[in-house]
Amino acid sequence: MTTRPIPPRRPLTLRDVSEASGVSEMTVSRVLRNRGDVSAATREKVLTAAKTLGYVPNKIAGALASQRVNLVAVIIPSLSNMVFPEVMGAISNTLEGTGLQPVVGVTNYTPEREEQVLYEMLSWRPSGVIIAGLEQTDAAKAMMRNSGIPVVQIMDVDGTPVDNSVGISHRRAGRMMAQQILKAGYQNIGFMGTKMPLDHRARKRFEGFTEALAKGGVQVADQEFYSGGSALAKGREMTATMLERNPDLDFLYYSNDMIGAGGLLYLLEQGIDIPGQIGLAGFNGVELLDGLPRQLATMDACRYDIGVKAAEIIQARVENTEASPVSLELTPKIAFGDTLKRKLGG
Amino acid sequence: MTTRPIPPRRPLTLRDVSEASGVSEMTVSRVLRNRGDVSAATREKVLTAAKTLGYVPNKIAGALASQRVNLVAVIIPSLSNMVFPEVMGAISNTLEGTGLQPVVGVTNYTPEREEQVLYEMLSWRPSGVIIAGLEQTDAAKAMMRNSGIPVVQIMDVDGTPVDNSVGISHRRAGRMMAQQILKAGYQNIGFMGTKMPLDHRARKRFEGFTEALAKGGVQVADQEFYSGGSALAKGREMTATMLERNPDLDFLYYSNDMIGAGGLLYLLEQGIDIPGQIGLAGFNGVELLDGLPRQLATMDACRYDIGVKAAEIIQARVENTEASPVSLELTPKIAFGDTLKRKLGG
DNA sequence: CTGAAAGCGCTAACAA
DNA sequence: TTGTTAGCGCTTTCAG
Repeated sequence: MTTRPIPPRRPLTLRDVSEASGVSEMTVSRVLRNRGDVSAATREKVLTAAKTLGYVPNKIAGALASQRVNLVAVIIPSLSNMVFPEVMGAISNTLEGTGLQPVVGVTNYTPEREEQVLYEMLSWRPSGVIIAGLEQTDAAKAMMRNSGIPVVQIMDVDGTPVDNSVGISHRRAGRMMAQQILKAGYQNIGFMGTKMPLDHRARKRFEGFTEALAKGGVQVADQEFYSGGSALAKGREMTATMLERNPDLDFLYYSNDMIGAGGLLYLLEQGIDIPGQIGLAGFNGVELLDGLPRQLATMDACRYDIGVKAAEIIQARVENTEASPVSLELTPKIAFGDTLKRKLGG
Repeated sequence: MTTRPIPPRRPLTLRDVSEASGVSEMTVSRVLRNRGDVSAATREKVLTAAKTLGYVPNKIAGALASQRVNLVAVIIPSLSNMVFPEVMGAISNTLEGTGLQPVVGVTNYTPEREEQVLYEMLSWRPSGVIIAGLEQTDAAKAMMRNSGIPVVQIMDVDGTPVDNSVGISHRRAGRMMAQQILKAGYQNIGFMGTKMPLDHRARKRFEGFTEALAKGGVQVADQEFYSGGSALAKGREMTATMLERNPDLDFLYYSNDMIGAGGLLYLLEQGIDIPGQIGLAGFNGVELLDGLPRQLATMDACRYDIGVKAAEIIQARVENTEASPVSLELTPKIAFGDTLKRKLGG
């Protein structure tokens, strides 16, 4: 029969392990952290005691005493847009083995919530902050500046970072896509996207897009916005609506791949010739696209690389506080897929 | 011209606010936490000082002193399966306004990682733990039992919980689907799923499924497993492979909706009559399905309700430590969609 | 309504 | 290699 230790009302402390093992608290602490030289015998005693007692160190006390917290705050707008979990994954992988640990905070695309979340996270005194976008409130920016810890603003470079930044230029991304569309000969272009004034990156892409079209003497012929619901379904609906209203459109630019996929499925069902009669493009390069009947033209937002770089910057800055700020612009690549005619020189 | 405070090398403390406002640290603390009675005048002074200095409280010190941490550890296998972010969302929403805050940990479906993550999170002395599944290592279960905090194991009820549990019976879910398939008259059934021995819920669904088929005198005629890559694409590929190998299958059961959707798209392209010639079903009720050409039959896993209930249990237990453990089984509902023939009495 | 003292559980720094 | 001492920045408790 095994003795099952009764769950202690009071969580165990170093002192308990110290008493159980007959070793000083300090030495117990050293063993548990693999710090300093401890004889094999003592180490053994301590480890056994800690394990049988079921001791779990109190990081709160540890952090307070050592003035060190191995956490990196990662602040993103949402978890339901797969883009952000992907960046998180990249950050996690990169941080693995560095002793740093990411902790997520979600803002739901609102500046107030973002400020709160930031405040909340900073109050835990993390080692660094990785935050999506360059558009925080003044108060939030001040908090980041005053925190004394490295900050990386990610996913966007169109603006001035507080400290470090890694991302792509969404304005440029919009321009690039517009140029390819014009080069392919499309002239009658519709746009569909989310009804989210606070999604600055989507806004910048659209701005770059219209700007480059204008340079080619073309204006967006129609546009439509949605919010909530299944993006795939919305893509369908909006596409149907728009084509009904505007049957001679020859290109549809979607602000994300999910609605683009919805549009693609719809048009295929209608027997429309893609990309001959109508061309299509989305944005993001989501994995899902691989399984569609046709490859949707899209643009990779370098999400994985952004996560990796951001984590590397934090790590470097934690190790060397004096290093100077880094601003890194990555370059998105167009994937033509099967829905955008490719012209030579593209 | 505005004076911009130079970022302090040393983070600000209560003492700084105390000195700047000429009020004792204790009273400053009271103001900042809205605790106890403080005169409006003092309150004002403190708030102003704190704001102009840009003071951010140190929760580490606060937590150590008060022995209270308002964090709830949420431990899930992955962020890339949308099921988990959804549960997280439900937990977040429910916890909002209770003073509790969720913190995510991701295990990548491995027990070792799960144990580490749990240990790491418990070392921050959270107020509660919400963890996916009932199958943790013995060490992990011991940690949870000994932690002295409320624990809710979610998403599965086929087994014995450490403390509280909320979820569905995946075994039953598998059985239910099998029964409907048999009732609809299908006899030649193929199964496709992930190659993940550690996804216990998928395993249990499969077990329930085969068991109920067996009761109807039917065996799974063929099966295929995948890992990695785009689930939609894998669903296509596996479906093609399986039908080539086994052309007279009349039903395909997919362990998740994403591969089911891939299969559906493939079969539609092949011009196969669904659900006449071949019936299909997936699992989870993902939002994506709304945008497909046909509604895939599926089963809702009650993810949102599970998150809500789990959060409520934690909250109740934090307020009343003496409450007895709760075990809650929710009942998933079948959505027949367009890919599973519906018979009367179903 | 306000303040002073004590200590949360751990680790840095030093001493033996 | 091990132990002792003195806090880390806050809150609890108790006294004014």
